[in-house]
Amino acid sequence: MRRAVGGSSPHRVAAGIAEASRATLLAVRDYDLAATLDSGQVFRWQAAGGRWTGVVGRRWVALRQTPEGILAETAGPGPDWSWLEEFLQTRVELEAVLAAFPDDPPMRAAVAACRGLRLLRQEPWECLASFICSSTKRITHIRQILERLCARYGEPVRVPPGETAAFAFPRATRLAALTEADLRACKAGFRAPFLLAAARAVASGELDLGALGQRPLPEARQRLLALPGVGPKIADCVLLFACGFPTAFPVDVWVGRALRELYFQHRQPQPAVLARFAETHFGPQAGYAQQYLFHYMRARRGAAPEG
DNA sequence: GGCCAGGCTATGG
DNA sequence: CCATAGCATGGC
Repeated sequence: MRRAVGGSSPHRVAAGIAEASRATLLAVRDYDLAATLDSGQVFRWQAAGGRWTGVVGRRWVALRQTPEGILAETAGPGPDWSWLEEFLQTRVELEAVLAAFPDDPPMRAAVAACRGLRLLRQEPWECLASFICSSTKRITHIRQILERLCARYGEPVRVPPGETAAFAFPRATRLAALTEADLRACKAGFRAPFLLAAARAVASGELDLGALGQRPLPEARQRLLALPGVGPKIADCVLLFACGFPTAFPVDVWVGRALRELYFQHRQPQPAVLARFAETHFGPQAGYAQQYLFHYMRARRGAAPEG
């Protein structure tokens, strides 16, 4: 699946490239890296010079799409890339996922619009905190809030020489020690008390995010909904993007619009009807289907790639 | 300046 | 149960 590129090559070392830098090729097909990293699942990735840079956990990484797969470079020790395969979900066979979608015109159109779009597997706390900050915000604004949070309260991570500084997402314990005013200073607005409450619930152990994935979906959802400022949409984002529940189906303004326009002829079904439809129509890969609908609608409306 | 953004809570029918 | 104002903030 994977082979080392450079890293131990004497030529690279002799060329003065950082001895600490490491690279690999993740051989994967059907993977649209740009669409995936810019699809509103994650908010901190930056495109420049034909590559994407970001932080996964406590590791800086640069990714480049090539015909053979995804070329990755990071800083720091270790030939282990399982953390990146986990984040990118490169072992997932997209073919099987797409085959599980309902075979109807809207889904065919959505897949045709962006085959290769993938679901990532995020760290739960970062995902929860990010989506608490997302309500009634555009993606560009969400980025701004999170960048401030990370620059102020995240720990610096090791980057290769010449790269700009990068920060890990702040730990829950760090944010839990702040005040609401600190978070408002990061432009979190009315989301500040919600973010603080979530940080304290996680830091205190009252909410064990790592254990959610082992619970039945309804129970995991209830535990998230118990947090102030976390409703069905944010809960489902965490369940789908971080906890590994493939049927979680976040309905935001875009997906709600998609369902009404594509499946209800622009009518306004009762919320319960819409929710029932979302739960039953899309099958065992409903969450993936949702992501394709989201991307399809945004692209159709001419949304700017950056948000 | 009005409108809207990967929503949620509180309040009123 | 359903509908709607209000909430901070910023870009168009």
